[in-house]
Amino acid sequence: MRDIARDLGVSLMTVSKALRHHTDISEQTRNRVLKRARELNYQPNWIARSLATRRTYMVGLVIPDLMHSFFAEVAKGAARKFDALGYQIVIADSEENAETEERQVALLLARNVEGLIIASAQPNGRAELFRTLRSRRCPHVLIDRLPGGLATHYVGCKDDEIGALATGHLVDQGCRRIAHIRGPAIPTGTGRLRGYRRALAAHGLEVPREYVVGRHPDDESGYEAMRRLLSLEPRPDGVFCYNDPVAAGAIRAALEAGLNVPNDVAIIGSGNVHYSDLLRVPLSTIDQSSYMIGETAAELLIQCIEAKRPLRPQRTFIQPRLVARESSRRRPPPPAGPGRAYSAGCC
Amino acid sequence: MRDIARDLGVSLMTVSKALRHHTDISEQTRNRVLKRARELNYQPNWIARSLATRRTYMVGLVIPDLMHSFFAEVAKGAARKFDALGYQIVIADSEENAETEERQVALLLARNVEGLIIASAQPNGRAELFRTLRSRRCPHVLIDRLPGGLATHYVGCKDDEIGALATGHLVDQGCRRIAHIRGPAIPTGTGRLRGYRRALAAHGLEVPREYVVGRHPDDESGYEAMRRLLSLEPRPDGVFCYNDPVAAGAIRAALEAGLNVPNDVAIIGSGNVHYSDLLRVPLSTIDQSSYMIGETAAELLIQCIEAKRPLRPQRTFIQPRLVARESSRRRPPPPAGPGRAYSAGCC
DNA sequence: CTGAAAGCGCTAACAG
DNA sequence: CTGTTAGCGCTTTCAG
Repeated sequence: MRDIARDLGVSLMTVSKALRHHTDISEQTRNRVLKRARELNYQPNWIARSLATRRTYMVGLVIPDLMHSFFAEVAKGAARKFDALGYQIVIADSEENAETEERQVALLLARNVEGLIIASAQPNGRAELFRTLRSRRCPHVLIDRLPGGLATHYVGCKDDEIGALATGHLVDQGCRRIAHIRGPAIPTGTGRLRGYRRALAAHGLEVPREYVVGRHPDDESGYEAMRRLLSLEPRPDGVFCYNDPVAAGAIRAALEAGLNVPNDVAIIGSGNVHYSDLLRVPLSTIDQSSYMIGETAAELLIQCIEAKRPLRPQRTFIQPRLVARESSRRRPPPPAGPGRAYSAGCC
Repeated sequence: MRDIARDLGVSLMTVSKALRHHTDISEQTRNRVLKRARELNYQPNWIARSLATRRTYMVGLVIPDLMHSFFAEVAKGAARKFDALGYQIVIADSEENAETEERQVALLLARNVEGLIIASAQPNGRAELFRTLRSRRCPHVLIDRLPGGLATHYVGCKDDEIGALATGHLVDQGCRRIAHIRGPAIPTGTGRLRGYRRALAAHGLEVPREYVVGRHPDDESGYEAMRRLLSLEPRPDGVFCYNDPVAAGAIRAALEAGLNVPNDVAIIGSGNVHYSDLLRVPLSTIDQSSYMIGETAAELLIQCIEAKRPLRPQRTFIQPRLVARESSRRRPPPPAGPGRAYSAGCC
C-alpha cells in the first residue's frame, strides 16, 4: 500500500479507501490506485486489517470426528454457506474427547474467531465450556448434541424422536426382542436410549437389561457389541444402533455369525451416511439431514455475529426421517396410504 | 497486558517477556506476572502477535472433497501432526474444481498461512497455481496428485504402479477381459490409466477401446460407467476402478444386473477407504496409506517452513499395497510363500 | 474528495 | 534483569 501511495503521489489513506471501494474517492483516483495495485500484484494483509478493524471473518467448526461421514457432511454444508457469506471456516477435530475439545476451542478463540459451531463431546452435565463461551461473549451454535438445561442456539434433531422412530419401525417389522447398541454418555447417546425405551414401553414390550450394550460410536465397537448381543439367550430379533458406523459393524458381526439380516435379526442405524446404501446389507437408518444442519447452523451463526445485540436462544429442530432399506425390511412393505405409523417422510 | 503492567508497576515489555517465558526475566517477576494474568483471565491476541512477529503458525490443507474418506483420513493425519508441532491447520475444500482451488489458495495466502499442503484439482498441464506459489515463496507440499514436469515436494504413490498392481491382480485371478473405469484428466486419473495399459500389455492382453469409460470420481458415475460396460459384448470379466467410491458404485450396478461379484465380474478399486470392508461385497483395493500421507506431508512442510533456505524438492513415494478382499478373489488364494507376483505387503 | 494523526495489541532490537 | 523506542500493515476519526 505504501508503494502504491508513493508511486501515485497520494496518501496512504487514499489508497486504503480506494482499495475498499469507499464512496468518497473520485472515480479517477480509484482507477489509478486499482491499476497500480494490479501491476504490483498487491495482496491485502488480513492480519493487519483484522487488528485494526477487530474483525477476522473467521469462524470455527468443532466436530468429534472428521472421518465420520455424518460430520464431514455437516462440515461441507457449513463450509459452502460460510464461503458464500464471506467468512472463512476453520475446522477442528475434538476426537470425541472433552479436553481436546476445550483445547481446540481455546485455540480458536485465541485466533479471534468471531463465532463457533460445536457438535460437542462434553459428557452430560459438564457445562463449563459453554459458560466460558458465554462469558467471553463468543456467539456459538450447538449442533447435533443438545446438552440439557442450557439456553443456547441449537440445530439438530430431537434424539428421543430418533430412538422412538427407529425402535417403532422395528416393532412394525415384527420384531419383539429389540436390543439397543447405545452411544456414549452424551446427549445423543442418552436421548436415543430414552426414545428406545419409550417406544418399547408404548408397545408394551419388555426386554432384559442385557439388551442395552455398547459405548463407543464406531464400527469396531458396534461389531463387539453385536457379538455380545448374539450370545444372549434369547437372542434379539432386532437391534437399534446408535449410529450408522455402529450399525455397519453390527451387520458384519451378524453375517459372520451366519445369520440373515434382516430375517434373523433386523438392524437399523442413524445418520444416513452417504455409503449406507452400499453396505453388505443396505442399511436402514434415520436421516438427520446432516448437510442441512451445517447450512442452517452457519446461517444462524452469521445472524448472531452480525446482530447488534445477542439474539435470544433459537432452536431449530429438524424432523428425523425414516429411511427403510434392506437391513430392516422383513416383510413386503405394507400398502402405502395415510395412517401408517412411521412412514411420514420416508423415502 | 497493559492492565497487568499497570497493576504490577512494571513495563509492558516485562510482561510480554514473562508471558512468553523469556529467559532474561527474574523468577519472581515472572510469577507475579503469571499470577496476575491468571487472575485477569488474560488471553493472548494471536492477531497482534502475528502482525508483530510475521508468524501465524497457520498452515493450509487443500483437498478436493472433505466427504471423501480418503481425503478425510489424509486430513486427520495432517491435523494430528500439525497439532503436535504447534501449528493450526485450516482445511479448504476445492470441490474437485480448479478455479475453486485457486480461490481457496488465494484466501489462505491472504490469511498469511505459512505453508500449504495441496491435493490439487488442477487438470494436467495447468501449472499457473504452482508458479504463483513459487513466486510468492510460499512453502508447499503436493500430495496424492503429482503434476508432470514440476520440481516440487511431493508425498504419495506412483499412480502407474497403482494401475499396474490392480490390473495385474485381476489377471492373476484369471480375468482376461479387463476394463477400466477411469478418473478425470488429472495426474491420478491418467497415471492409473497408464499403469492399467502397461499391465495389460505386459500380459499380452488386448481389449476394445470401449473398455475404458468414466470420468467423475464418485459412486454415482461409477454406477453409470459400470452399466455401460455391462452392456458391451463381450462383457468384461474384471474391472479396475479409479477409486473406491467408483468401485462401490460399480458393484452396485453389477449386483443389480444379477451378476455375481467376483465370479462373473471381479472388481477392484483404490484408496482403501475405511468402509470398503463393509460394502455389499467387501472391496478389493489398493491401499495408499492415506493417513501416513497426511502425517508425512505435514512433517515435510514444517521442515520447509522452519528451514532458513528453501529445501530442494523432496519426493516421498509411498509403496501401494494390494488389499485383496472378496470382490476380486475368484479362486481360493494360492498357497502363501515367496514368489507370488502381487502379494508383497498384502493383508 | 483527500489526508494527517492516532492506534489496534504485541514484539524485536537495543540501551541501560 | 528491566525498560525504551519504533514499528508490524492497516483503519478509524476528523480536519481540511
